[in-house]
Amino acid sequence: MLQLTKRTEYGLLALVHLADREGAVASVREICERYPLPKRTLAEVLKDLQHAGLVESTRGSSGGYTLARSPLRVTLGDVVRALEGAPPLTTCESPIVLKGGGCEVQPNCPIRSPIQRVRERLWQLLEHTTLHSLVSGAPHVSLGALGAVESHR
Amino acid sequence: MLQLTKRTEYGLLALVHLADREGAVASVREICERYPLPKRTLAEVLKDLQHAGLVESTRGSSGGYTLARSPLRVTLGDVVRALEGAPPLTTCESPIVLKGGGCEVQPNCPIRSPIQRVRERLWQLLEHTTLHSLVSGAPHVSLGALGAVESHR
DNA sequence: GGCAATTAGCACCTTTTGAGTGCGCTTTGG
DNA sequence: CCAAAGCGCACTCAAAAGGTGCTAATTGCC
Ligand code: SF4
Ligand code: SF4
Repeated sequence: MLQLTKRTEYGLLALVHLADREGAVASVREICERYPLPKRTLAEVLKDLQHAGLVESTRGSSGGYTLARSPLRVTLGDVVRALEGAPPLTTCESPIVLKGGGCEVQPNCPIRSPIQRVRERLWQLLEHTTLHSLVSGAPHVSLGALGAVESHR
Repeated sequence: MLQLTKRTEYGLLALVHLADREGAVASVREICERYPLPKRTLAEVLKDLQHAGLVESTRGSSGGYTLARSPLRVTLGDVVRALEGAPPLTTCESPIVLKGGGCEVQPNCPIRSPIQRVRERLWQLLEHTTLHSLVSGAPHVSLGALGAVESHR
């Protein structure tokens, strides 16, 4: 399905919150006070984001999370990659489905390569949506990028 | 998850097959002989495509399906819409989740509107990928899309 | 007319995936 | 020492997707 998971949504909300209080640590509890999210699940998400290097954590009594990079250098793509893995789009490129030896159609699949291209475009779209463009709602997606790709053909 | 369903994949394969034999009817059996797909499921998919007006069906002994429109006028977006419904991206815009009264964060959700924009871009990406661009693998995605809109449609 | 092939419709079961929670451990400031 | 916070793992529960059974309805062909 073409839909972000709730985990990704939670992660984005958390990141936005962190972006607001620049530098200051924010605990899971604090975020949950602002947005009514399931505390534990959000904690899992933050942990994954920490693993991916998007946030830094401080443990202990007055601990919490802070952004690891500037909101300008955190993209939707980063978040999705951290929380869902790279979007496969097609089932064949999914790292999981390689169990059964992959898709049987693959040898003569007419749609594989074209869909691959669509996938790349989608990926670019995500990669060029910065966290900053989310907080400062205005300047939306920053898509000079996608235009550029088109022109060099 | 950011992934097309298998149903969509099956649908695309079927449509490509139909595009090859221009005008000639192709039965489910015939398609399954070319690609090793579960016959019954593919039948369901074709039926849905028929409902959406993407293909026309002829019943009876030598029946089957034909394309309802030129491959130039069938887009990936059409197929996805027919087989998965419009991509919600966010859980709030999903037609289903409106059961529980919607998202509780919504009143002061900082990411809703920005993600909405991303969703629109994604939708455009799908809408401007024609079936023709899939069969004649070459001219990839026809992405004047995101800037200048293509002539067809 | 009868038969075989094919689509139509609906309901059901199975598998997979995602969401959420239990529980104990570790760290750290007061 | 203690309370508050993050860490790690594994587990349950619910929803979605994938797939199948069965029974019509239609139509070409013998
Ligand atoms: S090879 Fe083709 S049919 Fe098989 S999973 Fe990839 S895109 Fe789909
Ligand atoms: S309102 Fe915001 S948090 Fe709630 S579902 Fe929509 S995007 Fe997600």
